[in-house]
Amino acid sequence: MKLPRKFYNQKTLKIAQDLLGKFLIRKYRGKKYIGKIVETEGYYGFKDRASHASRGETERNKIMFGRAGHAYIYLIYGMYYCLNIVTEKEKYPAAVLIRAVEPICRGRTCPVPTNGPGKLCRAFKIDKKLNGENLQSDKIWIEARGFKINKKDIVRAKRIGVDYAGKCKDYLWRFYIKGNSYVSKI
DNA sequence: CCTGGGATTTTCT
DNA sequence: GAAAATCCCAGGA
Repeated sequence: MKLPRKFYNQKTLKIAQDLLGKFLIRKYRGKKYIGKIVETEGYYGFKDRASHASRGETERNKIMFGRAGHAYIYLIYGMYYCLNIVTEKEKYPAAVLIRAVEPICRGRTCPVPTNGPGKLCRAFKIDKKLNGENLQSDKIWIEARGFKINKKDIVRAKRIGVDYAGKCKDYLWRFYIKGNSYVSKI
């Protein structure tokens, strides 16, 4: 069951936490890639210097300014894609970066490198062609499978790779499942 | 036009 | 720990 549109109509940091334990599904050329989301980060508003949106709307980041429940995908360092879930109302830039998933094959955890935002996009065949895709589509979506992560198993921490962002680098806007081996950094 | 750096990862010393 | 891979964007000449 795909998460309904209204799921994405919540505050960004709430969504970032609620996405833990949900399942990212990617269908590509007849294959289905499934991963349990184990690590996320929030990027929120005009003043978040870690966010692409802090310097205004551009051709690259315009999806972040669009409707919630869509995929924002960008190329970083010229070679890796990162997958984000757009949140908040139109014209307000915010998104949740999917930093890591636990890959599932035939109902079991399987050895696929998905412990990092660039790696999971490579493994799940996610690239710029999916930028702006509605998460109600049949190419990529997120679903719940009855899993419920216990609040005490959610760790809240500083975001990764944003040392340039002034005081924003210390915001505790990263969330991950305690003890999960696919979390990119502890 | 040129330069520098980035929401990353791998490979080297 | 440092360097390299190499696209997108901002800022300065």
